[in-house]
Amino acid sequence: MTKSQSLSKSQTSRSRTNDPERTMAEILNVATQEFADKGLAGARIDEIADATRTSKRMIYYYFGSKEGLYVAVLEAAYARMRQIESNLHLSDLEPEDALCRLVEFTYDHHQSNEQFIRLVMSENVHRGEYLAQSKEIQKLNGSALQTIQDLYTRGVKKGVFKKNLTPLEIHSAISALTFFNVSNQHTFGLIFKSKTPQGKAQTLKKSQVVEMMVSYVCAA
Amino acid sequence: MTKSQSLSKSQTSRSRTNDPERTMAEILNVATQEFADKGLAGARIDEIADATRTSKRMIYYYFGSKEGLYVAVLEAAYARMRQIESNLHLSDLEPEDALCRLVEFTYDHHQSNEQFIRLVMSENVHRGEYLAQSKEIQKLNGSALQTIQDLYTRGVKKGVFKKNLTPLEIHSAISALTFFNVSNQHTFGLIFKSKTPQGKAQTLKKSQVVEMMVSYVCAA
DNA sequence: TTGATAATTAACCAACTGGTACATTCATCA
DNA sequence: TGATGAATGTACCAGTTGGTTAATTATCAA
Repeated sequence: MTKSQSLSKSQTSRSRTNDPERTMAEILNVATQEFADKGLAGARIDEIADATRTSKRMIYYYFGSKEGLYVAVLEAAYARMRQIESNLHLSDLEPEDALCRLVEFTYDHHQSNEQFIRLVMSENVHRGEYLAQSKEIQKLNGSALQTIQDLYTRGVKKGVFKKNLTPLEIHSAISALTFFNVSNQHTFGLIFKSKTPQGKAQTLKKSQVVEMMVSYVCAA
Repeated sequence: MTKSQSLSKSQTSRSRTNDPERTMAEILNVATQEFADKGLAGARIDEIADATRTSKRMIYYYFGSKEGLYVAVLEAAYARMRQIESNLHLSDLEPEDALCRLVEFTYDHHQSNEQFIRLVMSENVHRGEYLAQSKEIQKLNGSALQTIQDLYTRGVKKGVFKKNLTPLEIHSAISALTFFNVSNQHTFGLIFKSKTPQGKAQTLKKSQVVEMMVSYVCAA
């Protein structure tokens, strides 16, 4: 049914449907895939267009240029990320548990969002020059740190966390330990091939990352 | 003097000097710079050639293709890396001190070799497909792990290190904590701009990374 | 000296690629 | 209903780019 429907749409009935939102969304989706896969320079506008139900013309109509599309993709990816992150409810938990929860979540999240990680890698290869063009980005800086700030303050007050750590340091450590295992899995897998189990080739298990963070943040 | 000499070489005397080694080395140097800067897809063979005292033809004469040159650059970069790493003398030190030394060295090393890090990032964007083409790479897998293996075994025997860790896990943790701070400095710097000190924008200080690794590896 | 091979130069090319001109159709509102 | 602007499709283009052809010069062993 869906097939005959789509067939009739594209073949028999020559009528065109104007649906700017769907068009934009589809371009953005396909472009996200393509840019994550091949980076900005490696991506091809023609291939993005071909994977879409619309034409290349539309990409330029809505996004102006290849770079414009790339920036839009970055913005959307970061926004999605922030959205998901904000759905954690850590304030209900004791600080130690909240920390574990946060680390585990971040680990899983990075593990299952390779696409996002690849975009971030690409953008770092470009020294962040495109992300810098986004005005939206500035807004989302605080939220992740605020979460950690709250959690950390509670832990220190309770006497279970070390003093003199900054939220940024904690966030950096968590990110580093969870990001690297995904971002560098390929070169790592090659160099230590015989040593790594197959699959996604993560060399640090979740429990180990949690353990490291706990022993880093908790008071001795 | 050097100037007039080089001038006479390139202008008055039309004689050509055949120096295959220098030609290859120069191409490799320039290409390393270009690929680290812009990645494989972003790099331009013409720009590499123009930055060289030889011509584009020579690149194809010696390296066959853009990809061939890229693989050669990767190989050389990893070889250099291995060379430097092998110059650490950790067996003279007590295991705890050797661990600290190794972490500090790796931290500094990553911090001051952004070019290498960018190449590795690029290659991971390509899912390691070019590094996989290198036969040399297989050989250098063991050395880094062997160093850690020795150090770790001594520490366990001495009773100062936890049991049941693998050298690969230790290596991964060190790499993650030191690599990420360089590789992701740009996006991190943008998102947490107001929070980071300027400069190289490393968010984890060396002492913190050492502390994390020590508390991870040392027995409680 | 010479002849064969390695190294090098310069001009050239076909395919790719981001981007555009222009015509056309849809949606909306007076 | 008709006209106006937004949305879309088609065909096309000019600059770029990896790669090559063919001719030239250095090098060195015999």
